[in-house]
Amino acid sequence: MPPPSPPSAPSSTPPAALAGLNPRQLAAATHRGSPLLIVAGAGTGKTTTVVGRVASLLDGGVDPERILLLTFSRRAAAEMVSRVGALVGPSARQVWGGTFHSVANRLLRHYGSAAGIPDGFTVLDHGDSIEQLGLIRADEGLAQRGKRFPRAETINSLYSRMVNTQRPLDRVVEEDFPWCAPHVDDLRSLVRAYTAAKRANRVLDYDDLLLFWRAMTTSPVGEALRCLFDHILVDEYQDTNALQAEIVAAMVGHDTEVCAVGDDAQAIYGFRAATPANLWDFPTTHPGAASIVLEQNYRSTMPILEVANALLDGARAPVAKPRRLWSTMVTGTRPTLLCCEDETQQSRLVAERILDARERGIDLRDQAVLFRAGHHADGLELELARRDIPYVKYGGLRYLETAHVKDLLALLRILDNPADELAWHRVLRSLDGVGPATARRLAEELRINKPKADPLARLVDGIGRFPSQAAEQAGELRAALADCAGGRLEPGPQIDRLGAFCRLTFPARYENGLARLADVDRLATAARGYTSRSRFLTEITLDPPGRIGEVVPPSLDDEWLTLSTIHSAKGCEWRAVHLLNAADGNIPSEMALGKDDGLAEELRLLYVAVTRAKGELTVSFPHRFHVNRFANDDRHVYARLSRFLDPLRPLFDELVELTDDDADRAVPLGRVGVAEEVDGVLDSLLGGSSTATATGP
DNA sequence: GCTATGCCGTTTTTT
DNA sequence: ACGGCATAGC
Repeated sequence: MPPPSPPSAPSSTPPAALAGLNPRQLAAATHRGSPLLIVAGAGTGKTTTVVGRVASLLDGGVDPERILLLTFSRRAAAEMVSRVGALVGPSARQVWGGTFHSVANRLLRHYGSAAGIPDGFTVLDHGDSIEQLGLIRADEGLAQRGKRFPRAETINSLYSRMVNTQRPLDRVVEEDFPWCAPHVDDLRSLVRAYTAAKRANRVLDYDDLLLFWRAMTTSPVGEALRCLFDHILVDEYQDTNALQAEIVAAMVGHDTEVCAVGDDAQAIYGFRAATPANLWDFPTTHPGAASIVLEQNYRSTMPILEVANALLDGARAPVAKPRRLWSTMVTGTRPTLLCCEDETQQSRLVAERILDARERGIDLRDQAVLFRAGHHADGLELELARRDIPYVKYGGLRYLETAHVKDLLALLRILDNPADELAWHRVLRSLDGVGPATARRLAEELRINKPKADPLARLVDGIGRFPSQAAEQAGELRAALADCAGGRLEPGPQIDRLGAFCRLTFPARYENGLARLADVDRLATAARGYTSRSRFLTEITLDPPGRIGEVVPPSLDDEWLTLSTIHSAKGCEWRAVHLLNAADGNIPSEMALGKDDGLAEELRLLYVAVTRAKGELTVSFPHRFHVNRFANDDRHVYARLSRFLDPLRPLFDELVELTDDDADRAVPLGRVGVAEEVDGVLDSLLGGSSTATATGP
């Protein structure tokens, strides 16, 4: 531990931002003159420390525009900037803040053209990338011949892994996608074609944003980039990947000070190629780095931290430095383990506990229900609706990924970037009688993607032979695009105008077309306040308005419960946390077991979940799971408590709502014994047996 | 070449 | 249960 250096510009009165910091936090906030690694355990005031550091930098005279704050989500950046703002005033708003992807986007738009990157590019979201790959996959005739060629989705994750881990394709295939090995040559050419298509269409996908950023650092503008910032702070460093770590290193110039903050015990984004090795290697990558460890927890009571500490004790893959969280809040409610009969009962009991906590003075706003996967809350959502408990759900199907919203966005995208072939195809195919082949012919006629062509103008001028049944739609399309082109309408009104076209296509295209039209209005509302269409498009791609529920608050009161995946809950805290489905097979997820570090990451996920709770923690698991959540039958398997929590039972108060009969049959979920499977089938055949229908509606 | 039909996997997590 | 995707008919 290095001695804390004094602030670089000491003033007689220390900045207010540093007033409440403990000695280690203060040291972290005021350290200068070398790279700095802050290892901040859960709830140890990491945000306060980072905010203090930024405030102290500003106080010491650093130009806010020369501070880069890389955070995991744009929300986190906004929160930090606003907290700094409260301490040092509005200049804080000039700090560069955002995710790696959003900062990449900004830098590429500013400096990209000097490095040979087309300006006015469009950002492809996840779904777009898959669609583009799917098109190429079909074009190259790889899908046929019955030879089980990897699906577009698989190819995308393979490619993404290659980029983000910076390993060659051969190795990625061999190590992470062995079943694709027979196709490795086809995959290589397919990825090349994908890259070429993106260039031709002037689009960048998520991975490109990072790739191009790094490429810029070694281009003629590289030195200019390194001169942009005096200080780079990277939050959640344990969740960065190899490419991102390279970018950070490449952005550090002669006079740049870099500071990384993270907690390897909370590394939960391995599936996105993140690795806590970045944190461990920081002192090597950045020679002379100081490190500071924060261990005093200000969030939770000791009974909760004991669970957290015990979880790490059992970790197979040890964290870099063994450490224990401690808190001065020694007493508190012991965590509760809620053993339920089945999912229905779990929903009911959890809802009751939520209401009970509210009776005891814990507002809904101070409570959250956390789960491994978005659909785990389905049953609870029904129960909450039945009881009129308002909630907001973070997780599940994303609004922007619904087909009809993409239809609408495609219209905006061709206005924004007429070279965007994918968007054109989507728009053309939304007309009656236009399938892949006709869309392709129309694309030819409009000269999409041909040099010096202006497909938009050609369309508006009446070029393009549409099928007769699409005549009216085509007319409306031309009129709507004509009205929206140019700068006469702002993005919001443009969407309203395009909605008139959607009114002609949605009803035929979608079962519930009318309901989907409501989303046009929602998007128009979201666009209000933007003056630039391109900015609106980019921002919602890089920072999606999240999930469906997030777009419109559930009720008029500002009192609601939070439902969230554990991943989305990172960085948040609540007085009472209810963790659902802590059954073996869910946490750890059955799918994680085969992978390197898979089990360890699942344990860290559980660690993240329990450390969100300040005062009350309820962990529940249902003993009976449905075998197939898609089927509406009573087939089920018997689950047992997560292997991570089972040894920790003495730390919990147990509420058991099971029959002994059920308890005896518990096996790990996912390793269903034949007997249990048969048992479940028999139950459903017999119907109305005591086991299969123990809990009625 | 478009659309209706049938099969298969699907949902773990997100920029 | 549903959607994506491949095959068969109009």
